[in-house]
Amino acid sequence: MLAKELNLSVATVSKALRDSYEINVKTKEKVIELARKLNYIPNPYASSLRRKNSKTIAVVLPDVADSFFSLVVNGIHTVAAEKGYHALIYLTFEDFQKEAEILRDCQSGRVDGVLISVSETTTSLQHINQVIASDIPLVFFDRACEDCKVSQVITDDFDSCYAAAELLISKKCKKICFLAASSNISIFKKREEGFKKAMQDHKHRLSASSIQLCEGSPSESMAIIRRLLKSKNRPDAIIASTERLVTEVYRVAQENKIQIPKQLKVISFTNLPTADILSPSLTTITQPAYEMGRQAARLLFSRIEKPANRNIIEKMMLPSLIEQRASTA
Amino acid sequence: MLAKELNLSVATVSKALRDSYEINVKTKEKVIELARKLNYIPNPYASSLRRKNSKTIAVVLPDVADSFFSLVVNGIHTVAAEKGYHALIYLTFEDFQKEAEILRDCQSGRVDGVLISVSETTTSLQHINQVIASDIPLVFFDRACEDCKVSQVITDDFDSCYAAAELLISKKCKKICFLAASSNISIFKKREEGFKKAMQDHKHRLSASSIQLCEGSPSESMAIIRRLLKSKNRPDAIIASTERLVTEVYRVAQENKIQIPKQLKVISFTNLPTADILSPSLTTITQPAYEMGRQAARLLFSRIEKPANRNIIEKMMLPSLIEQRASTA
DNA sequence: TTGAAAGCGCTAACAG
DNA sequence: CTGTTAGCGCTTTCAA
Repeated sequence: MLAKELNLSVATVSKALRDSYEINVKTKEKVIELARKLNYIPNPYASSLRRKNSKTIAVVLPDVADSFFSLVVNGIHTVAAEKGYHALIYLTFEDFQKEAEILRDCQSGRVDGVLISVSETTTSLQHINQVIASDIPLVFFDRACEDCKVSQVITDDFDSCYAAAELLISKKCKKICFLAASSNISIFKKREEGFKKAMQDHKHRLSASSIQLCEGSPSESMAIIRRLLKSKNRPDAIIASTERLVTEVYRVAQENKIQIPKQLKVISFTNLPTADILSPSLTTITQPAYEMGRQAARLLFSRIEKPANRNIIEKMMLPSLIEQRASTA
Repeated sequence: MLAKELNLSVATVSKALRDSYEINVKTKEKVIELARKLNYIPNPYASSLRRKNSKTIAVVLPDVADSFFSLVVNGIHTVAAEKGYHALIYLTFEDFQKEAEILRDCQSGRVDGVLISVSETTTSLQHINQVIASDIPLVFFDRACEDCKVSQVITDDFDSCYAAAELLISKKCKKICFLAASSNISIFKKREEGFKKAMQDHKHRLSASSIQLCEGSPSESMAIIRRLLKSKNRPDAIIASTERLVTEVYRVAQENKIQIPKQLKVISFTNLPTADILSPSLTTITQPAYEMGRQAARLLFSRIEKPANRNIIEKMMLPSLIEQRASTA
């Protein structure tokens, strides 16, 4: 350490810099001043190595070019910054393989904990359970795995979708279609169930085409939506279970001159900042993304900081907000 | 290292794991197998400490909840992953102070290089020059500082804005207004200059209200836009120099029943995925965000990997694309 | 082909 | 209050 020009030991300097109570005030001042003059910045990796913690967390998610996830990231970053932690963002691009590699890397000591929203192609849970087994705190946000014994922050997926369906039913829609995003993510399943339950409770028939699974590439889902909206048995309402589907519904409706909301009412889960200025403005189920990020980070830090908390499994459910706009008028 | 159950030295194991030529093939196999069985994952920080590089880069930007920046991040991540590097995302939230702290931290050995798009409130360049002085490669993307002697990847801001103005002029607009986003970021200045030049070249008068500076909070810019659109001398066309301003133009137009494009034509710099389904669809100047991320990362890695390249200053300019839609019909 | 030893920069434990 | 020593987990000579 260069700050030994003061004829002090590295230990003293180290303590002075971290404002230890056992160092003379005068000495501290001298050290701090010289450190600034020399632009000395401690190496965090050396510190990590010694202290066996990294003061950084991993945030593993499918994609950041998504209004929901990007807001979550903001929330996480905010809490992390307050806590003096770094947040390492890992993008899976919905690829299970990549996700597994990332979680593997998370066990290297690089991070003290991980926040994750799983990819759509994630089938096995082994990579996640391995992290947990390594005693590295892990918390799910939004796309959680039910079968993992860890904490999670999700929204009221069932209820909000139930309410969305009821809203459409109250508008006299007869053929409501639910666009499912993935067959193996629990929150999407819950959304689907909320939809089904509302349909049943209101004695609406569920046909084979009431639920359309739109997995895969944008062009694949586009094709499915196109087929759906051009069929003679076209639905009169759509609930999109995720943002990436709703833009395509709008495009297909536009290209086929299907009028929203007159011929087709639309509701979507989304945090698009432009929902209110779309043509027509879109009725949304808006998740409290930023807050979810904050809460997930909080849960994680409480486990990182207090190992005793690691066994307690908290399932936090935040309410989404339905904002009615022209697409369901 | 636990893999000493094989009666091998740590040195041998280390070499075997990194597939060194000086290790017996048989030994390598044994080591690798046991490593897998024991789920051994090397500690990257120990490695960093010893090798004096971190295999990670910093990405410093204002906000990730922005369609442009989030795409850039995707591009950067993709290249970083190919190169086996980690990308640490730092968010400044347009705060100069925070940006300075972050760049300070970048000199700790935590990262091998930094990619940055400066915040709107960044006035001094000292924090950036300090990074450069520490011989840590730094590359700007989009919001670059002209006065720093380093490489950058930007778009043809002057030209694209010139073209946007010409487009509006060709549509017979008489009172075109440019919404400026920041007074001290060079790309915004260039956009403004492109606008001014087009106006001059076409003999359009530039009045005091031709350029409106919309700095500060969303509500502040909203107020400015509201005042602008309600004035008796209301413009008949607007060029928004950044995405966050255009959504507000749309809202204000809507709340005041100003018809776009009939009474007001609008063009904006933006990468919003919903530009085509807005009401009305928006004419955009779209920057090649993903590609900018890729290129900036490439420039950075070439400097990280070859110190000889560090002195060469490359200014890469990528073309934006003007997509004409209903807002300028 | 393998191993012993040194050391990256820091902090914790313990003496002084 | 300050310093000495040891060692975090790895890689790199250099020697065997």
